Amino acid sequence: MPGEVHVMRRMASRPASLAAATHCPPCEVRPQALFGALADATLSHVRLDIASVPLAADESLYLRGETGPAAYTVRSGLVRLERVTEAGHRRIVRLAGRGELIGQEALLERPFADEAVACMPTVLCRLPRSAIERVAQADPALPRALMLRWQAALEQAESWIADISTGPSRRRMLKLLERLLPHADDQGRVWLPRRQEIGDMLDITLETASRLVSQLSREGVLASVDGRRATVDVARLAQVLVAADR
Amino acid sequence: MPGEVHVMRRMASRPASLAAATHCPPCEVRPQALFGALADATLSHVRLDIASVPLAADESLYLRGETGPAAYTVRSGLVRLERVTEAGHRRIVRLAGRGELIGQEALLERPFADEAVACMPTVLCRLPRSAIERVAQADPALPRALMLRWQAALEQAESWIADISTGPSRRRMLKLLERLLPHADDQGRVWLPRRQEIGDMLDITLETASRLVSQLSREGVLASVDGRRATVDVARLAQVLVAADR
DNA sequence: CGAGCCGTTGAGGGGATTCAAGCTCAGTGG
DNA sequence: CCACTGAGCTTGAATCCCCTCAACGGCTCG
Repeated sequence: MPGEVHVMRRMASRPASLAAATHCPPCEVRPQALFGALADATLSHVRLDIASVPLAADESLYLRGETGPAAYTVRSGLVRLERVTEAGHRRIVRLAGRGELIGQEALLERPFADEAVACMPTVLCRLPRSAIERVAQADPALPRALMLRWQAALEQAESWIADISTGPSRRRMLKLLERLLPHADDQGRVWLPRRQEIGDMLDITLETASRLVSQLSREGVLASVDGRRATVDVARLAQVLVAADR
Repeated sequence: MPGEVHVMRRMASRPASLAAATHCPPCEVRPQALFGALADATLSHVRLDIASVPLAADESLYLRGETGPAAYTVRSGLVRLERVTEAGHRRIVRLAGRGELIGQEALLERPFADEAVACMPTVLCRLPRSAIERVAQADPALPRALMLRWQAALEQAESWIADISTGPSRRRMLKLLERLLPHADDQGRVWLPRRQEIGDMLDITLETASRLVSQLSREGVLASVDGRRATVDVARLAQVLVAADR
């Protein structure tokens, strides 16, 4: 089994250093975020103590098993949700990017199911349970918005099984690239995980991950691989994907 | 990649043949089911058109991509949630047993994310969206109950990744047995899937699944394997699990 | 500049797949 | 009645993909 967890990781000194509490309306991700569907009027007359939480790369937001008083929306960056097996192997079970909600179990007063770690410098909005409840009282549309988030998370987890965890390693890698595409930066460059992280997502060893990245670079699917950034030839990706999937 | 889908499966002529509509209170699974937490008083004065849906083994309840007007609670039996890859390989992503809620996406008017198929003769309660909405109006505790279901499904999907889809095939098989244990019948016998189904759950071939079952029988982890029923030596299972997990 | 992390590549071994044969059992029809 | 069939399961042999172990280079940082 691949993926010994051997990285000693800096932890967020919880409560993480918060930027000044802000109101929601000026937020750049509001349209996609939890409160995006709600009327401005609702939000403006509800007192919200929503804080901005910055996270360094590889910094942990919360641990599996902890209970916390807040859920989070990813404002920028990328978060991985992972757990560790009894044998000490890490497995990444989901990724959450801009606009996605994580740690929703806190709203039910249940312990976090996974550890949440920033893949890169990341900023989140902290949504305390109390704030959510207050908004829910003011606007009955919130429960539905929350359920839609839950369903989205469920669908992502299930497709992680069918895409990322199924078939030969090459297919899994290609499916992972497909999934990283939407999180590309403004120059269209996707974030390439460390080889070890790729391994923890695909359940392969870091050596196999490295060989796959090299091979895909040679084939031109990946271009200008510099460190953790790369451009993906989307057409070629689709092409080799159907070939690998047969 | 394992698991060609080659079984021509009988489909439920939808709408499936329904037993007479019943009220919830006398239901044997109500305590664990969606309406279990709600007051009897609430349920008795809300008109519910909840129907009992029987399903034969390998009969499909709904297909991926379909939209439907109802979610379902498993009253007895076992349901598998599966999808098929572009290459035509099946992958089972979740199991739902007695008391569990499936097809919740219908409550949001979203298409079903997976196909739901009965593993054995199964009975479900059909919960139309309209009924859920009426109950929600009468009892404000329902949204929370629903969210708890969503969270449970999400946690099951994520642990399916970490348990069933991670590590060597032997470990996956043992984890699968662990997960079948709670669904054992009244004589403590677990349902053993077909070898092909095991393959579709663990992403291995049916031959490998067969070898694993044979090996575990020889080792005494599985006993009295007759057809699709077997007893599991729980102590020995735990024992070989820690051994395999190292 | 040495230490540690990250990535790459090679060689060898092992676990899972592939291909194949043969078995049991239920259903079917001559 | 019994061959005939097809589905499901098992087992063997050969192949291949991925893991393991190992060595090495680039890079950052103390």
